[in-house]
Amino acid sequence: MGAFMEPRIDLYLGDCKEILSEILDNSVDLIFTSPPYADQRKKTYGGIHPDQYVEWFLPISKQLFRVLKPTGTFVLNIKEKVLNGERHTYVIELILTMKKQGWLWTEEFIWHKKNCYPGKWPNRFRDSWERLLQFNKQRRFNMYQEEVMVPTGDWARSRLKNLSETDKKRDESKVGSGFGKNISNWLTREKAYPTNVIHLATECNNKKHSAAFPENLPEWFIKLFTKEGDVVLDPFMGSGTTNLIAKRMGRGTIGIEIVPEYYEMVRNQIKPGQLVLFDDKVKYGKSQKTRYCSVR
Amino acid sequence: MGAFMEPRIDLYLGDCKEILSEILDNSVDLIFTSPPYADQRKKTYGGIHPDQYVEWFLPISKQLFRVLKPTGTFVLNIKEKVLNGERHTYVIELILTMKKQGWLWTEEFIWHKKNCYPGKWPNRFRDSWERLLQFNKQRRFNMYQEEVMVPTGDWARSRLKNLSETDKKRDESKVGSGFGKNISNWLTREKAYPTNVIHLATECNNKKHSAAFPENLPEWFIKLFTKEGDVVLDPFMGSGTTNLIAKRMGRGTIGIEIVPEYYEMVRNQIKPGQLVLFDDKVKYGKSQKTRYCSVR
DNA sequence: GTTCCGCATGAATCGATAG
DNA sequence: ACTATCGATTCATGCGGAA
Repeated sequence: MGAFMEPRIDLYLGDCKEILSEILDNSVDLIFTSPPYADQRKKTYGGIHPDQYVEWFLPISKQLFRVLKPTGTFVLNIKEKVLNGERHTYVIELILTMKKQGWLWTEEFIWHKKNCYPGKWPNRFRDSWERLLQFNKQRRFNMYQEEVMVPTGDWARSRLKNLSETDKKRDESKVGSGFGKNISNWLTREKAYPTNVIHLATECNNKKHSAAFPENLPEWFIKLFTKEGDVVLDPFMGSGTTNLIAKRMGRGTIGIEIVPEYYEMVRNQIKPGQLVLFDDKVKYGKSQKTRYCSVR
Repeated sequence: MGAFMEPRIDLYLGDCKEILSEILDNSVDLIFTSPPYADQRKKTYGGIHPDQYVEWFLPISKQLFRVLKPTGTFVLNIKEKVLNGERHTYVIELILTMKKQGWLWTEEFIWHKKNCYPGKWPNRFRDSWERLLQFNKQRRFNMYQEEVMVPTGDWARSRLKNLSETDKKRDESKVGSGFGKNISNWLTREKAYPTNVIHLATECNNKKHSAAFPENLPEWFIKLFTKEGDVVLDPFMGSGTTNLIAKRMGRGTIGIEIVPEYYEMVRNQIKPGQLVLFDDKVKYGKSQKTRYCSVR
């Protein structure tokens, strides 16, 4: 054992509203999460009615405010659903209410989903975007803009866009066969800062679990708002995309998941050999057991 | 004079809050406008402070509600500015307040500006999108979706050759309760409906006006929400892009502009030969003169 | 080994029908 | 009247097997 320490990996099974209280003040650099949308995922999460969504989320965002470092960032992936022919207002109400909690609403990124859900209706088109709301505790926060710069020139951009993720990986694994090197050449040549619109397709192929977002999405924000060794929290872990990416990128990560099956799945997937399973512990007079996994 | 009548073109010089009261109830099919952004364009509009924006806009939106036909649509192009490192909340507050006026918030389109304003800041990227808020008076409104269809993506080529078993099965559920020939319709389809993300570059032809949008933007919404002979209103006419496009597309149009230079510019540009200049008339006990142009 | 092509499936929404 | 359920509608993408 040297002086170098692997970043922490802490996975919790339970309701994040309660689990979060176990996490220290000012200990997280980035919160990236996609909470269950209103009335969605009823089978697994029970479904929150749009009219009660703000009330439901507020105690959680309060805890998130506490655990986030002053220089940290909270990125919330969310989109309001249609109810009675109208966009519901719970998301914009949430913004207003979170501001009263002390959050600064720094920015709103747009995630443009190129392959959105199909369908046709007489009064609206397909919904192909979601909000990525950026909140902070302070006006000054950590941001590493150079890490997400993109190649300039349409030829490079379209070229990269046409390569599927799989193709990129394949080509990078091939030694000296061109693509890997070429890509890095493009990157070093002329780079531009991105904008607040992110174009990504949803990965609808994972059969085992429906990942809420593609890997590129958390990866982009982890690059932008953290450096190696920083800690990334996802209080609605789900299939663990955020945590797996964070680990791969040398960041520490904390994940909380209420559904045992998802929790177990991520636990098995995330460096199984190094996991240390702590004893179950009963929480503060509540009957719910908290299972807790940690890697150091 | 034959039975055919040219669509009306009515241009007003003055404050739209007052001018609007001259326009009849339920007489407009589409309102498309880009009001002066808060605290922006101070030179031309005097600048409304973000904190007073909602209060300033509300009497106007009330009038707009009155003049809009029940089947009509109001599209509001707007984006909140950054104040003290935060996105200001006047836009989302405006949505909530307009709902109390009776407006339905049907949809939020995203206008992705491909070539957005350059610049670099330590805490944010370039802003490359704006909101296009769709409001209606009723759940049922006129929408001509076929007018804005786009060519299908390349994926269709392979798809056309052979329909997957799953898609056949999905369609058969429909076949069971109705007619099955829709499958063949689907196969020959060459166009698809768009989504609620609109990609347009910000090419501003009218450089004299400070915040003109590209012609494609009003054109798209005029196609979508009106047919020939319908009436399009822009209460913040500016350089008159919306009105010029509406006229070109065979729609009637009403424009209101408070800055005389802009008003004159549009007046000279819009079929100057046919313009009839009415006498100046003093409005309802107010000292402000209203100049009014009309073509029939 | 590379390209091509079949295939499953998405944070959906509306209107009609049923309780 | 008001809510719950169900069928119908539709497009782009990555994966995996085939050529």
